[in-house]
Amino acid sequence: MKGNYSVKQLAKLAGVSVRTLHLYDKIGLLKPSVRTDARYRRYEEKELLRLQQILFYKLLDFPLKDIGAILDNPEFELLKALEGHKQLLTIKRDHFTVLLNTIDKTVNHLKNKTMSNYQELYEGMPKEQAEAYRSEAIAKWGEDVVLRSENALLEMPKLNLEQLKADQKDITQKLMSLADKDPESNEVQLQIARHYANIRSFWGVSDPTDLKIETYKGLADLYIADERYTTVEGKANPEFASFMHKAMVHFADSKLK
Amino acid sequence: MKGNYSVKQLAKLAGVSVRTLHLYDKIGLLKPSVRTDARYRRYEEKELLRLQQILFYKLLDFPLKDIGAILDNPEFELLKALEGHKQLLTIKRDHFTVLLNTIDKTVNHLKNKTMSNYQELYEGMPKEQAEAYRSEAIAKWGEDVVLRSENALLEMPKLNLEQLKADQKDITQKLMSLADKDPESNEVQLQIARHYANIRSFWGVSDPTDLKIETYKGLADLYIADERYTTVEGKANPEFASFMHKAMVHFADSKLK
DNA sequence: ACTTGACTCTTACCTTACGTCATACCATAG
DNA sequence: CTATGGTATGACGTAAGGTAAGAGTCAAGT
Repeated sequence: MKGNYSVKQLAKLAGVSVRTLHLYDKIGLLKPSVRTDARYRRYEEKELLRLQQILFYKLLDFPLKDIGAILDNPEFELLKALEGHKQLLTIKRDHFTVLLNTIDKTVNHLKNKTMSNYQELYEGMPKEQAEAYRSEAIAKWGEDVVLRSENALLEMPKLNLEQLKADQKDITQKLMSLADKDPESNEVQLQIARHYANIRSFWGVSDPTDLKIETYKGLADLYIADERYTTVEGKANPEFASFMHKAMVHFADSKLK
Repeated sequence: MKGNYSVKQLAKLAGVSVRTLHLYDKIGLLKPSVRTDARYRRYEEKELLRLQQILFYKLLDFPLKDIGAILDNPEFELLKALEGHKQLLTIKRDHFTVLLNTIDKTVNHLKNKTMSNYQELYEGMPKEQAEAYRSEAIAKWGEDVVLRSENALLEMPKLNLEQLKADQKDITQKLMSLADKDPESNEVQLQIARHYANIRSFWGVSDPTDLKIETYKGLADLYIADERYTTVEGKANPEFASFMHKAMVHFADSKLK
């Protein structure tokens, strides 16, 4: 006889556990060709082949019972079994596809979780101050404008909003480090361009009614009129306010001409 | 409190079994809000909501343990869990796709299964007779011709071969039912045309070296010379042999002119 | 011959997420 | 008061092995 394998050898050859072979023996799916005097299992070539068949059908997710039936029966059942099993697998696969979509949606929903209240939007700001800020903004730009901006921000994916805030902080810091330079110099104007883009994002991302450059220029006045815009870490900075104003006006003018 | 459901009510509402609720209670996944004096479980609105959450994650194929962990923890773990689970599902789905392809291949392989021996090709015929038949055929047409035909048949998809055999039987029966008609009549010639096509298929399906009409005409002689060709269900039928001969010759001549 | 380590045997309990009894208690309508 | 039906608890079964326990076996080194 060709090949004479112990349980372990056969197991390693076929990539299964010894326990599995024990089980297959017990349920009659794969019996050793002989037993030694000490009841050790001995397998030969044909058992290896059968085991490979078994593993093939196991790959196809057949229950062991069916595998036994298939292997011990002529092929007629097999074709039907395969067709039936194909349908099952198709259903399962489609199910997975649905699940994946569901997960994607869920993840997006979580990531894009829109904030549920204005506190979160004005976070870090005391509540009364946030209210005052809102009122003032409405008085300045009109209620519709403020509401549009707020809604845009509220509908913005949370992660994006965090990114925007981080950008804003970074831009402000860079600009402050350039406060001794010419406001019209290229390096300052570069940061101002980022600032404009950032503000524009805050304004309402994909809205065709873009932030007009004139509006941005008008915003520059606020940097002088309202120290809140140039308050960094608690202390007002009038020189920086003046610097920002000049830089922003120059930027707007260069775009307008 | 809103809603006060018994096990059965809650079960029906959520579409699970009572046993499931018992289980969830025991493993601490979903405990009733209260127990009556008789230890009856009583659920309220928040349990219903939690149960719906549970079912959602169950849809996503999470084990109950994980679901408990997810529901009892803040969302941070959730995103990671979802991402991880998504990968698992993707792998599983791809696995199914591979399996489906494998099954398709297997089915095709089985359908196209080439027969492994000549016994199967000459099945139904006693072994010695099949041998004699082969020898005679080789003597008559040459070994190369017989081997070519045999190989063509052996490589033919098994189901096609069955179809061919069925066709052959059908054609023969129809021709026998027409044996009292004029061999050159249209209805007979129609069946003879089918017969020719069938023989040609036997000859070698997609081979450009087609069965020549002269060869088919030569085959007609066999219907007289060899009663095997017109033996139906054990009894020879010389009249039918003559009929076939005339019909085949006429068919071939009409093609040749 | 003896020990050691690797291998093997059988038996049996554990796993998941319930389904399916079995037994006994509880509630309520007629 | 009883019939009916909901409920509770406990136990067993499922698929395909994993893991462990306790004991026997084999081959090699000493």
